[in-house]
Amino acid sequence: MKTPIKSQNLADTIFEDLKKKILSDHWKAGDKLPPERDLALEYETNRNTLREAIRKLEQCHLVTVRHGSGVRIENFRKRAHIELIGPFLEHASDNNERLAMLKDLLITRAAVLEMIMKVAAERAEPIDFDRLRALTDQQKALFEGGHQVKLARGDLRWHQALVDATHSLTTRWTANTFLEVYRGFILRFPDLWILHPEYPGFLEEVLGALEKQDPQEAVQITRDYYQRIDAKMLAMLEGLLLAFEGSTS
Amino acid sequence: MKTPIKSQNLADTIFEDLKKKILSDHWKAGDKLPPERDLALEYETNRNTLREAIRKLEQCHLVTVRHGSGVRIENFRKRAHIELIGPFLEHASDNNERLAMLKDLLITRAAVLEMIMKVAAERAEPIDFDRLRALTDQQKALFEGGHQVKLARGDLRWHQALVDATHSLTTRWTANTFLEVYRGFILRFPDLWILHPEYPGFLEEVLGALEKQDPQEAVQITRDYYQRIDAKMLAMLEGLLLAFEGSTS
DNA sequence: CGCTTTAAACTGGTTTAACCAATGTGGTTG
DNA sequence: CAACCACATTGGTTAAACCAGTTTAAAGCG
Repeated sequence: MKTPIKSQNLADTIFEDLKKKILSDHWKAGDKLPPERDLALEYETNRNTLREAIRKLEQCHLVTVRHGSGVRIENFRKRAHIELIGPFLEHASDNNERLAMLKDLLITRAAVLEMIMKVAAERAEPIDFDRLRALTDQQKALFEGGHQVKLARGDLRWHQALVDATHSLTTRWTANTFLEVYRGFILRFPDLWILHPEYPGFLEEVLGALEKQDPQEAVQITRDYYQRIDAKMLAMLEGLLLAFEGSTS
Repeated sequence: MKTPIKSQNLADTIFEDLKKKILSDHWKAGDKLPPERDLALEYETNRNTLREAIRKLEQCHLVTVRHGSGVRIENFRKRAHIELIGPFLEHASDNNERLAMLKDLLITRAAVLEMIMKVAAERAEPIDFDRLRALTDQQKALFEGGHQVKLARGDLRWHQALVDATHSLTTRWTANTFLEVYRGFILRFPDLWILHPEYPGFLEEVLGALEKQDPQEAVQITRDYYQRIDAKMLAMLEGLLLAFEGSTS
């Protein structure tokens, strides 16, 4: 992968690098990281800056720090949390593992989206419909024109509007986690974000169900749509893996 | 809340305290945190240690650090991710907001659990059934004896075994995020973790569906069970809020 | 007067160099 | 052999600078 997007300062750069090394199995679970003093030398910096990086690793359950003992690599395959899905997809060394994660991510995505759709249908207010209507129309127009990048960004906004329509912190925060992975994809591979011909129809249908405040129908439409396109999505993602392959290491 | 469980070192303690202050709206979104030098004085420490705490805040999207400008409080209500649900439930100053989040968390929990149940039914292997069978029997025995604390821990292990049965990193990492919130509850309020009389029957039924490798039935049993008990769970959670109320601030 | 420029103050980023405290190791001792 | 102890290792904390962006306000200019 290239363009880590963030990483301005040294500590962040080191954090990203160590995260990459851990997620790509540069060390085994239980291995000790080199002492802070050595790592600082290795990264040509000082202990304080390096420690800031280690604190971030600790924060996302990638290492465990023990005073007097050292910094140990966590078994992230068991202990990691959902927010590491994106970084792992980016840095994993085993492509089969990556593909499996991607496949299950589609399943999880669909489940969460159905839940959000249901809540949105129950709680959406007129202003939410207006926003979704505007974005739906915009997406349909962009789809005709075939503007991949704008479509991708628009789809992000559409989902954001859907989440806003739930008027729920829980669903918003849950969605944020998944949308970050999604955003990572479309920003890195805007050309590979290929839409199914059913896309505009789906938006229109599901918006209709939302406007009728019919949660059952909204969920059913969503489930049907994603069941139909996930197979194609998966094939596309296998293509994505080649791009990952080419840019990693 | 008491017993933050972790927090050994100063940086962690400061991190937890600042996190609490932010999540309890001690500052508004967009406000500037005091300069590092001032904060260090306030916490009677030095800039380096304090910066480690700030790095952790940055890592979980609670603040944005800009070189030369300062540290700004993020609008976590819009930007936070799922892993902040636990801390927010713990520290939120508005009880209505907390209850709304809790309510939607039940909905989300059920949706994710249904998804996991489906995948587990499709992929579980004999060894997974053995483990679930053993834990189910253990839970049934504990239920008869009314051992609240052991039941709670056993339920955590049961869910962990279920997740393991999916043989999926995606579902495991997703579940870890939710299970951490769950674990926080039962560890803080072991006595309030009240089980519905249907609990043993549910375990038995759903295990039967899993063993038949019948995803549809497993999902249906799960959905029915949680729809039935979520109302009672919500009432219980309102009771929990009193405990939160008493221990917060 | 109002705009631009510029210098100073402010704030985070980085570095250095100690010393404290928990842990682990290996040798000594009973 | 086991218990103990001294030392090396490693993370935790502190202090005091200096560097590098940002902001502010004064100074200068048109």
